[in-house]
Amino acid sequence: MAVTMHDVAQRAGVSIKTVSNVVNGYPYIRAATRERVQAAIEDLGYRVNMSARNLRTRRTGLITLAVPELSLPYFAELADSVISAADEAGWTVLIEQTSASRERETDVLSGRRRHLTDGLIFSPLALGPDDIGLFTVDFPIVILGERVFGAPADHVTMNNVAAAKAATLHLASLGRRRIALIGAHEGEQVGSAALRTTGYLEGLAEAGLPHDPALIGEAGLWHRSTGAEAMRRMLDEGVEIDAVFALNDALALGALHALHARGIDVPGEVALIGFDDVDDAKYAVPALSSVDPGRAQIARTAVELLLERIGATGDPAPFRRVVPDSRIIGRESTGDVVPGQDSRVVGVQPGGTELVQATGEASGSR
Amino acid sequence: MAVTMHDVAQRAGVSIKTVSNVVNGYPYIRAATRERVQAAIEDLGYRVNMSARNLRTRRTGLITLAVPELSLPYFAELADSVISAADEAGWTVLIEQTSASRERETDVLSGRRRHLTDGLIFSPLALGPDDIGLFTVDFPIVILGERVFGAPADHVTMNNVAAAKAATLHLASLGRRRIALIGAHEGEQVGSAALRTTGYLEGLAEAGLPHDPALIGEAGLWHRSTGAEAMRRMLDEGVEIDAVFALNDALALGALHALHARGIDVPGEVALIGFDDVDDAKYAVPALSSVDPGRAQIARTAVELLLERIGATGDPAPFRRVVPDSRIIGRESTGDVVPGQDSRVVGVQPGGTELVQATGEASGSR
DNA sequence: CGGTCGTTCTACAACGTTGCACACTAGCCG
DNA sequence: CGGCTAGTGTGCAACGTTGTAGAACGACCG
Repeated sequence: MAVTMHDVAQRAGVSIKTVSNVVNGYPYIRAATRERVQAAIEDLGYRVNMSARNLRTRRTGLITLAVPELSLPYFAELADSVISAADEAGWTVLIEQTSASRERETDVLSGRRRHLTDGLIFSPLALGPDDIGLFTVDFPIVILGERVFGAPADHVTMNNVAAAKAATLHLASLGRRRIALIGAHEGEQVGSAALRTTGYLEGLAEAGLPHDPALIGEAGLWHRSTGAEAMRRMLDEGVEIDAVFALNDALALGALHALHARGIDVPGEVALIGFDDVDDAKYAVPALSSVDPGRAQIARTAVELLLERIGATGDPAPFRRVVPDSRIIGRESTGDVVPGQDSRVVGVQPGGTELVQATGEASGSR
Repeated sequence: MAVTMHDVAQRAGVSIKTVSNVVNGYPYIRAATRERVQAAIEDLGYRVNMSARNLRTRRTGLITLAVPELSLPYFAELADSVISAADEAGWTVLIEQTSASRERETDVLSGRRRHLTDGLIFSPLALGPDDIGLFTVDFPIVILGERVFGAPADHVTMNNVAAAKAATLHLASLGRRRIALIGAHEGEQVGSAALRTTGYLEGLAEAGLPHDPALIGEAGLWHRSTGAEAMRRMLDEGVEIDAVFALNDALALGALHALHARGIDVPGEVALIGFDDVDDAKYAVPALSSVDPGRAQIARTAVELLLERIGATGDPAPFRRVVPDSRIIGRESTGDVVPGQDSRVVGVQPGGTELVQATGEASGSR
């Protein structure tokens, strides 16, 4: 049915192995032979059978990207960047949606698709530090985000604490004194929520502002709807505020919606800043200030680290923890630009790379 | 290295083939044997080697979804829906980003990943009716969108003309007389732009409104930025308008941004409606009215049609063209709801299925 | 002139799985 | 009691590719 190397070999009058050598760019082939083979390939419309090659080479050329949901713009843009980065290196990405469910996240590590790809870039949302054991698998993993430290894997993360602190300080520098936070996870020890909240508290302290628990708005899932709800709740309770730091842009856009519904002017009465700097932020009304955590760099780095591991032979290199630079992007919602102007970088937090012991303990200071 | 069926067979004291039979749910196996095999699988942590299975069965269990860009919310949400639908049926989706480039769209049909998946769901943006020839390939395709009719493939599309007409009439029913259109592609004969523009013109005619070319705003790419530009251009030219029909939501959100920047009240001075009903629309300020083209149903239908074709043997069934129901969703930007209220369905356009001759001609009326 | 080296091509045996054909048992029917 | 069927399990031969080893040839060196 389908054309195989055998057919090509026959037509070109060479052995199967020579066709294979041509296809794989083996150098010791006479130009004339190579041309004959290539012509035969053209004529017959031959394509390599990936399944056979994969079986033989024990490689699939696929990597998995596991994210909670593509309909969340942050993850959609992340996926876009990861796919592009992988593509440049000749690799193909398979996306797995976990819906932030424990079961599906566990499946990603051990499920049926496990043998389909050569490596995994994983952004967990349900698994936590107690699940580190699950990460001991026989294929390379790069972990994104802040939930699972100490796993035997490379890690690409964000400048959460520093960036959140900078965002809070930025609001304070605008003269705001009652800075609300939206998106907190009460009692959580790990994860973006905890880290960004820490940064917020550090920022308040440094600005000499008191910490008022009434200013902390919970929101389990970081969706627009929960952001709007949290904002509404706070307004209903009559909490006095003049600024909001939303822990991601979806929350911020939801909060913006709620503020608008109450007729509260942004940034006049309340300044607002989000986190992630998704494409939406730029086109919100008013344009949303945000923290750019270096998404493109995260994607590129994650792919690089993963491919490096996949290609590595022998002695396992120490695991790395990479943090890209982050930036505070000022737009209309904090009054940093006038309507019509685009944006202004009002702060940069430098990132870096640190090595982690094989045991999982960080060697750097933190 | 990795555990194979051979290891499992040895441990369970059965033949390799019996292990295979257990794994594949072959019924004629004694319960005791099945349990022994399953225990061995557990113990050894055995996983089927997909490459070997794929080679042997000539199936990969993968389908490709080719879209322009995941960072466009419409396609991100579409991908989400397609992945979920495929997952329910036990299939895995591989996403290919074409960036709307001719070369990459051609690659999708004939490139190196062609042998990696069993079928393709393809949303072309660069290829057109002249490229129908490229679609004659030896694997099943389901085409999404409006660019390529008549190709030898199933087709899932939208109620473009009827829905655009309904959207225009809705604006007219609100008393608007100067209804602008944003996102036109001048001279284009096929594609969503042309169809939706046709619907717009039909709507104007039915409402008894004159057609003023100054009200037509061009926008090549349907991004937020181009929507904002087109809107700005129109405002700069001093065109008088009291409503805008944007050909998709990204354009609408961009236009909204431009209107806001000029201090123009929506919906007070200008009513605005988009197309696609992406999640963003709901949380825009003001919440954006839109046309819901039935995205979830499109995704589900596309996967169903594709898997049906993949599973089909022998005589090729006639190709189908499926159009889901579409709905006009009224929100704040057309004043259909008061701030705080969610949305209101202000119109439904029924879809349907028609069969297409093998030659590619539609058998239904159109 | 024998030996060594670089170049060009090939034969063979896997990779791990499943389709096919078949062996064997037990029960049942006529 | 012979033959049939349903139930249960096995052996063999692919699927299409590539890694390994090596054959054949000429050039070059000492």
